[in-house]
Amino acid sequence: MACSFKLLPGGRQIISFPIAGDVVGLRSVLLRTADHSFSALTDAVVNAVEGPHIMRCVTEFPRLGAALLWAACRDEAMVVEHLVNIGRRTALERTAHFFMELAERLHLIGQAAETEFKCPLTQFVLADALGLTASHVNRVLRERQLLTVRKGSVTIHDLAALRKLSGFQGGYLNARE
Amino acid sequence: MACSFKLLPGGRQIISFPIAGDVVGLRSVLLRTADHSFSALTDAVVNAVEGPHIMRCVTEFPRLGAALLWAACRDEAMVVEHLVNIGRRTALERTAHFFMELAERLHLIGQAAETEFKCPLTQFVLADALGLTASHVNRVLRERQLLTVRKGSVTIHDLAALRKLSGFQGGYLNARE
DNA sequence: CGTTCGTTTGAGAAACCTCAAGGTCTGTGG
DNA sequence: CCACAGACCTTGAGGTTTCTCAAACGAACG
Repeated sequence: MACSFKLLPGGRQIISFPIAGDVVGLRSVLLRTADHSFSALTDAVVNAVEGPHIMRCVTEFPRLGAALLWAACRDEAMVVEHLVNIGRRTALERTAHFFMELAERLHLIGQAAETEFKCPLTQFVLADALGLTASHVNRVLRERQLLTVRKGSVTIHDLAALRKLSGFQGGYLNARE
Repeated sequence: MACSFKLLPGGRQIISFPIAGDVVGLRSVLLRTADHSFSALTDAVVNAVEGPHIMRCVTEFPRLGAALLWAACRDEAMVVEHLVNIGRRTALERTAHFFMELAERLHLIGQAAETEFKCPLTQFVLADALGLTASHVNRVLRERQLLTVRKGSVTIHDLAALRKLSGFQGGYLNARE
């Protein structure tokens, strides 16, 4: 597990949390910019692909291009959801939605049970992702005890409440084909 | 000019403002979801392309696929910037950044002068985009008189101040090649 | 000339932040 | 085994930003 983020004078904003199997940094290659950074949260195996190499793949192997295009769209959909989350949801709903999405994504790659999964998030990292401060994340997490983040794993105590609170619609995550 | 948005119980969040030449709805086609909506802000000419048609284009005309991939990445970069904007900037910086980006985009398609351009944004629309309320947008706009939004056009009064305030880095917008 | 849409302004409330202190856990070196 | 340091969590008090609700105002339009 890793995270991608942008650094600003006022702090950093975490954009996304790439997990096993995710494509990372495609934007930087195609746009030839380096306006964001990555940081690993666990040990990670990264498979590097050269920039020009990618472009050749896309033009020579169209189906690979289509797959990349699909991956890019899925990525964008996640960022959009993240945007909506920060823009229009309260701290509580926001946190709930974040964990619903993360749980679903980890579940899709077989790394999460229904109500529990491993992930090394601290409240500081959560704050940077959710556009909040660590103290406030803390208060939100304890206010209702919907879930616990401890020792590198998350336990959901009331899945139904969490789902209702977050308004989570995970349609954008699946490769339905 | 148009806008894409998501509807939530607590209001709507505007995701982006497509302008002339932009590809729109690619995500919906590839992901087979319809989790957001579009709304035109001016008269608009829209060129419809069937979903399956697109997939054929990508696989049969690889260079077209590459172009679409590039467009998707640029789109994502804009959403990311929007996310950072809402997550980590104050209302004032946020507003400044929004207008810097919009001006730059319109400039790239020849529809904006240095300090003035046409666009039909109301304070309600701005609020929905910036994750604020209309009243607050109003107060922010008048607090310092950095720019005026009136009768369908925007006039920037102090470009230098606006640029400094926003921390705008437009590298992700250009097709540098 | 009234209606509608958008802007402007105010007062009070809520959400969230800042700063600061103390607590708990875990690994590490003695 | 113990003491300690570092990372993280928890809690409090007070402040700021932003929201909510409400009302008045102006301009475009039929």
